[in-house]
Amino acid sequence: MSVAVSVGELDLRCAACPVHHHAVCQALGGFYLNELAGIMTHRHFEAGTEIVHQGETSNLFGIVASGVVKLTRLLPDGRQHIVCLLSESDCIGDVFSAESHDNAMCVTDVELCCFHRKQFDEIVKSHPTLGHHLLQRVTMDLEEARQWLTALGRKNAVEKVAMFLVWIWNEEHEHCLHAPRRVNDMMLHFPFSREEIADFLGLTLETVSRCISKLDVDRVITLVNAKCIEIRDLDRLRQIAGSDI
Amino acid sequence: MSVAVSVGELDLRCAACPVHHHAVCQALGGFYLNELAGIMTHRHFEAGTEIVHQGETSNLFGIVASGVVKLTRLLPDGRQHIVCLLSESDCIGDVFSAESHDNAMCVTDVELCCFHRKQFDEIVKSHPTLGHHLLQRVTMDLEEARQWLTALGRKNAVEKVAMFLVWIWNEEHEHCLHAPRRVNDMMLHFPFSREEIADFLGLTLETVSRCISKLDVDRVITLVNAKCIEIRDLDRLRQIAGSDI
DNA sequence: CCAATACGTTGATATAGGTCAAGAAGACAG
DNA sequence: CTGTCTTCTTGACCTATATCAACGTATTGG
Repeated sequence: MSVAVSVGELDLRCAACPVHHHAVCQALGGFYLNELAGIMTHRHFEAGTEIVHQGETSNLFGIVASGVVKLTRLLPDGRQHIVCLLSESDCIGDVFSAESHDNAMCVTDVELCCFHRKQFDEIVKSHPTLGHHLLQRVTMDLEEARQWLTALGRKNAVEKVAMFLVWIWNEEHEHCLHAPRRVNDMMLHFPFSREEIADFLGLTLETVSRCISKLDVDRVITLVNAKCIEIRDLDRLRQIAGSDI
Repeated sequence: MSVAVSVGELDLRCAACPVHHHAVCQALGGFYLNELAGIMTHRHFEAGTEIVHQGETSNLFGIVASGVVKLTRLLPDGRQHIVCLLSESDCIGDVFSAESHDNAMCVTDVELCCFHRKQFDEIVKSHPTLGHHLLQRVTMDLEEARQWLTALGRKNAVEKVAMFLVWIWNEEHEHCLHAPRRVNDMMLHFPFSREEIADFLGLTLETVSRCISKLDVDRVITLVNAKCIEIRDLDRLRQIAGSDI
């Protein structure tokens, strides 16, 4: 019926994709990846744009090809919380439910591989390896969520902020696996505003600002500018963060 | 090679199991369920007992047949947090990693169906339906974790406690699907101490106690005794909890 | 039934972090 | 280059919750 294709015949968009051998789609080789690519549409979103709206019926299942997305939840009275920060190769959307639990907003410009939820689920069902990779990813997301859960429940403001910085550092080094190693290991560039960090850590933006200043005064970090921090003492930062990250 | 067996020939322990058509094992019919049962051992744990220890290498993958288990994390300095409360049909353990992220402790006496992590994973790999059910369950766990994440990040003490009570109420009603309906819908019986509730909500036991007293004074609930609460006004309790549960 | 022990409630006080407000530092348009 | 707007920082003050402490109330074992 159908013959496996060589990598050379790979869907062009997938072949050029910076994450296709890192994201869940890595589970699928040549021909099957093309099957996935066949139901995929590539979309670009500007920073600040909303991808899906909380509570809205959405059939989007997406894989972030580049950029950063925040998943936020709004309480009835306007209080806001960021439940997850997604970057390259992370997944948006839930294969099982049509109603979106959260807002997905672009922190930076974003390239997104978009699928129809049900079509994606069909492929998951017929390709156990893909399902297994997806399971692995959701399991990791759960573990990460629980790590933040203990942080929000039991850590104080400085500990939370330190943990956030260590987390960014880890993320950048993870991505170094498939990107050229950074010139300066200890320089952290992040796209988040103080308010976004606060909404993620369950603090106010003023408190985040004060904590960063404190870490700077204590010579654990150097605040280069609002969105660039140099880590002076990673061990101490890790220790303040609570050592489990 | 092998013939499907009728339900009558089902592994006795599974046939008698109160959750086998509700837990992930529901994915497997007759013969395949027996395959799973073949690598399963049934264990009993007393209340207060530890099932697995945080950081320890454990190859346990378990399904709770009865009782309540808490997953706790200990910070280096002794602060504690409960990241998850498991009851009938919930899963303990992570198929992908041998090292346990958290302590699993029995809140009540517990009956546990135990598997070897890798053996269970083998069956998952060879039975996509099981994998799909597991994915669905982990996805639900993630959604629940994120719900508590916003609660811990953005809600105040009374809102958290109200949310906890509504959550217990929901849990009991969920279980009513496969258990006889309770005589009094509005009577909540739970096995958690004030300290456990506090460790779950990121509060102190004194604050939990005060919040419960306040809800009692405000006539939203009636405190029958330490571990039994009657809900007088579910709508108001839901509203206080933040309506999204 | 009583003593011992664990658990829960309530009050007084302390404090971390929130709130409000002003000013500084970038970012951007004209 | 200059004024406007946004974002960040810092200070002063306030409040929700933690902490400390005392007392009640179940529960258990002798």
